Amino acid sequence: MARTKGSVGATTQKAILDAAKTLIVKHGFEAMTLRQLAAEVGVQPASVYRYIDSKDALLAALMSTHMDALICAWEALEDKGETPDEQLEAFVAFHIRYHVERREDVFIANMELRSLGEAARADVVAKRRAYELNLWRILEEGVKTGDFPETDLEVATYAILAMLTGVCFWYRPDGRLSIEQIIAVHQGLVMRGVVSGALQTA
Amino acid sequence: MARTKGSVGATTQKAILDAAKTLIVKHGFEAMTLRQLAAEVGVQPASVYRYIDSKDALLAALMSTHMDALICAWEALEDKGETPDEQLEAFVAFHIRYHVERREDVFIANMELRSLGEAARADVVAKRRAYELNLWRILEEGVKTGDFPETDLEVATYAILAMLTGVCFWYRPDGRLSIEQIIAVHQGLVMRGVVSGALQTA
DNA sequence: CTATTAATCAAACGTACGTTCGTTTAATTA
DNA sequence: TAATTAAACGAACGTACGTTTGATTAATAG
Repeated sequence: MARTKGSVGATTQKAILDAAKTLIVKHGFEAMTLRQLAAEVGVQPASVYRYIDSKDALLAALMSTHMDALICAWEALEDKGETPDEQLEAFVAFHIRYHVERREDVFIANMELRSLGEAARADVVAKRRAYELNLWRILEEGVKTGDFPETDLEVATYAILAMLTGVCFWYRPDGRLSIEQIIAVHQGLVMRGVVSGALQTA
Repeated sequence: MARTKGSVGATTQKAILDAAKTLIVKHGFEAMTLRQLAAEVGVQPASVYRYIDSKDALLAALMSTHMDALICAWEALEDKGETPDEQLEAFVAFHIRYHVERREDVFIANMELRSLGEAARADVVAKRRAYELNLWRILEEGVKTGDFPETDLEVATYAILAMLTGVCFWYRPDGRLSIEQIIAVHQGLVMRGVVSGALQTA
């Protein structure tokens, strides 16, 4: 056999990327085999090489594409708010909404930095840093204007991001709360804090 | 060759578990090979089977042991605080301090649930739930006494845990801040919130 | 309706996998 | 010192790995 009836390159390409994400989440990148991937797509192992240069390049493409899309999605967001308060609320909503719909990409981006080559890793790390800066700058401005209390900006940035991204690890589409409700709870936690009245500094 | 001079079972056992943790973090459990593990310990692959029943059993033992130790460490903590405020501060400090010193175990516990068999997975999930309940109950009491504002207890529990555990992913022993400083910042974020004065509900 | 290009195949390369087996040497006990 | 136990060994099992090669068929263009 050779070329199959109805085969289309773009379709196979997308099927390969989708199957790869699922297999990487389930087994880890190193443990995923191209034979599994080919079987999932319904194709012979050799055929996968029409669409990827190597297993390593596949991972690099997946992660880099994810980071690019994330950064672009934030830039494309229309209402990013005016005041620091509004901006922070907008960021919380955007981050949860975007990540919860792409849990496979988020899982891979968080787990498989270890499997990237040096150049690809540097690329992804730089893009992650660029995205983090969006939140960092919001906090910085809020502290500057006095809207937010003094705190360590780096730690606060990481802490808020970890909290928001964490939703991906327990969210289920058929769960008790809708995404909008989950966003509201997190906005409350970030904006008011868990203990709004306790231990005021000023 | 056979038994080597100076070989002691307990020593080899510990070396195997330590090397396994490092290799799992670096490659993922499925991708870690027993041949790598044996080489790291300085022993033949067959020798590893004096200390483990199978590769799967090794992972189950690592994860279950970690969860047991975590639960026991919290139970053994002397000063858990009296008021909800004190209890929450104590939990934040304990959680960060304990996890930051065991980053390999934390990474494995968060990543490799997927590689556990059904029984072992249920065991670890139950223990994780038991640990989470410690924080959940503190928040519940604080809301009941009016010390904490109303919020969804489940989401708040997960959100705080994600934020605290997240420290493991960027903490470096030679970093800018000490563990005690990092704890203080997180206590501030959890207790006062990022924006203490904004959007007060009551 | 032929020529070309796109999409896939089958087969093979050397290498490595988890695990079992029976053997061999070191340390401990009697 | 002799018997026993603890701790390791080397070799092998069938299976699967990432990747390359050249052939083969389907769709498209002239």
